[in-house]
Amino acid sequence: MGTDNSSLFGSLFDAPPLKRVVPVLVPLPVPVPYSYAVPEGMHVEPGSVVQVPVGPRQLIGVVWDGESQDGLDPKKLRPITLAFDCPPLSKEMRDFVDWVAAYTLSPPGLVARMAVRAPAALDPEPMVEAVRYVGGQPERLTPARVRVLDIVKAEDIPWTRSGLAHAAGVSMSVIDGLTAQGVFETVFLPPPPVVAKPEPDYTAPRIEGVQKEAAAEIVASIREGGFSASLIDGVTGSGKTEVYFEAIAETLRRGKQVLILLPEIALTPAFLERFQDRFGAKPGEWHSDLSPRMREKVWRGVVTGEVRVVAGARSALFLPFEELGLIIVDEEHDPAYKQEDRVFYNARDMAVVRGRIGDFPVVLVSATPSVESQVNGLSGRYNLVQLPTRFGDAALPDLHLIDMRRHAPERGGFLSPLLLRAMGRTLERKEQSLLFLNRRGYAPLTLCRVCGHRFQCPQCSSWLVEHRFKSQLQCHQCGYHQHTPEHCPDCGTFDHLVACGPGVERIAEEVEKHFPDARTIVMSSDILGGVKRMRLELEAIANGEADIVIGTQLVAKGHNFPLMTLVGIVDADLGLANGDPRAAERTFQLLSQVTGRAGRTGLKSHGLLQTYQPMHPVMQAIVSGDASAFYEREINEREKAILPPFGRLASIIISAETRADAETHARGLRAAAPRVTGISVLGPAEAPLALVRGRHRFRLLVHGRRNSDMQAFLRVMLDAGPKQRGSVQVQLDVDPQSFL
DNA sequence: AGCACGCCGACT
DNA sequence: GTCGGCGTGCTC
Repeated sequence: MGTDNSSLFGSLFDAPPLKRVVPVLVPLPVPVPYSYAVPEGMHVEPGSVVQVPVGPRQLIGVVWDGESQDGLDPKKLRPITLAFDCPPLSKEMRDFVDWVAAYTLSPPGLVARMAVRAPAALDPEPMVEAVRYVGGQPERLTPARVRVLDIVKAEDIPWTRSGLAHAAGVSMSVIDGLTAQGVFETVFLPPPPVVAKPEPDYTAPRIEGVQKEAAAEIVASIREGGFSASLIDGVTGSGKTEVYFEAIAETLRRGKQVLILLPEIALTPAFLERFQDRFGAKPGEWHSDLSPRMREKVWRGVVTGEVRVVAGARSALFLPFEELGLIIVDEEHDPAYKQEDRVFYNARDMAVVRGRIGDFPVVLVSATPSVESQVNGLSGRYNLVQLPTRFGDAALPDLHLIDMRRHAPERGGFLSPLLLRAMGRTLERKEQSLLFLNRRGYAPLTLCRVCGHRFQCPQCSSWLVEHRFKSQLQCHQCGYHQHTPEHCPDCGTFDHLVACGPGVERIAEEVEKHFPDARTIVMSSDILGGVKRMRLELEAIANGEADIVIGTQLVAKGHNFPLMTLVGIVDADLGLANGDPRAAERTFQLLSQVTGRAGRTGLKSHGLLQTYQPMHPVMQAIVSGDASAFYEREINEREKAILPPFGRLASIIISAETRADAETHARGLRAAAPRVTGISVLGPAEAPLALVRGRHRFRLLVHGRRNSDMQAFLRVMLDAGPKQRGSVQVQLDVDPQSFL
């Protein structure tokens, strides 16, 4: 008896069961799992989702593999609070989390958290209460009761109370009354599926010729089984979607789940309907403005395997599928695949990794592949599938450059006479024009005509953009804004401000001057009324309720406007000289997308690009429709100096008071990492970034010959000391070849 | 990531 | 005299 006795004999004879200790990844920025005691009677295994105490809080964690940390007193470990009733994360998923954490230098717990982000979904959905007819008659038959009984006799299935009441046209109390009489029994049904199961052969594929061959090629790689990476490179309207739908169909036939990744902006009702037309049901959706309830249902459906296909934005990559068998990355070049906070990753590349680890195919899709993917396609690392022609009646628009040095706009204007004439003809044909200018507001720079004062953001020193509709000067970097002043703050002169350069609002003004009777609409992200209004406007445009649309990026993606037969690019050179090493690539992608908005219904369509650099490779690639020379040049450029081989590049954000400080910092980092081949600094003027507490944020581009050199460099930087760690953020931006 | 602790400026 | 700013440190 007593403690003496048990300590004397306990270890030899009647030892209390050894407290089991397991490692648990907690959602904290710590490098290792924490250790927890498993309470008696609780079952956990690697992958189990649990709730654990951390300090004063209860957090959701995941039981991990390996030994728990040593050097901790097992008796002092706190117990796991509870284990959720949901399937554990698979070994594949755990390996994926570990891989991503190691590759992106992120705390594994923060990566794991992305996989279990629907806390309320961790317990099963409650059963649904229903009634079932057991026979017999109630004591008194009323007309309402007769109607109910007719229905259940005709269809002897369990009915939900509200469903039956609705079908019979009676109130719920009628049903409850019959239940009380013993005519119905109460049964519990599993909750209804969140989405119906898509059927691979719901309708026949609408593909022919080249599309058919391409589909056959990808389907073959799926049948073969195992990992493969393919790149579908197909011009806008070439039937890329139909081709990868066949890959999805084949995966569904083989009983595996499918993930379709899309940039958030491309995840439209139109896309979901297109999927439904082919497969008879919508895919599960996963994006940032999903309701919490829906998020839980989809998450649950994904882990249990009930949801067979998910269409989602980048975060969907971390959903713990029960048996994932295919990932499609549509618009693979889109920068929205990069997450640039907390865990820095590119979902496109991590998708390839997930396929590699899970041993299933990954298909990247784009009309304008990223240079990295293009290299992987050309080198054979990825299976390159090209769709060079448009499908069906969709003709490529006829594209021409307008050399602005020869066809200058009239004084004070920005639209060339050639473009204005084309717009006039389009109006006469009662077709639509789109003018694209990737700049919000009225004018990007305002100055005082008398003293030359330039309006600059007091917080981050970039130019203030005039927004005339709102009478504001806005900083597009940090969000600072002020009412447009009437006096110059420097010399006090009244009404002497002059706007420099165009924004969409100013173009709208010019258009209204030339075409006062046309219905003109400006589409930009600062449209009042939010997403809902935006959707309505886009729909109205598609229905032909506008003649001239003037828009930023926003109109470039996703939406189809059947009557749009003229696309004018106001300043095709914009963005070419902003210091971003990917400027040419981005411009090419954006211009391709915008010009691709036209000509999708067989109407003859045109694209006119205003440029001061008609010989620039981007312009030549766009008008010739042949991008191969452009890609070749971009690849060479990266090989040479700017971004040594294909994105073995780290982009790091640091904050400093002046550019000189940032450059000194960069030199220090360079000295600490001799194997890194170059560090360049992009400051607010070239690649504007937000300002943090009186300090400007700069982006360091660090290039290395080998991925491992980059990793070593970043480790050095992270270990540089707590003073730096606070102000230095790391983003890895590396190409997928090192995955394979 | 949160949350506490701890040390110096402007105020009810 | 305090209230409160955010730098630093800790969580099994």
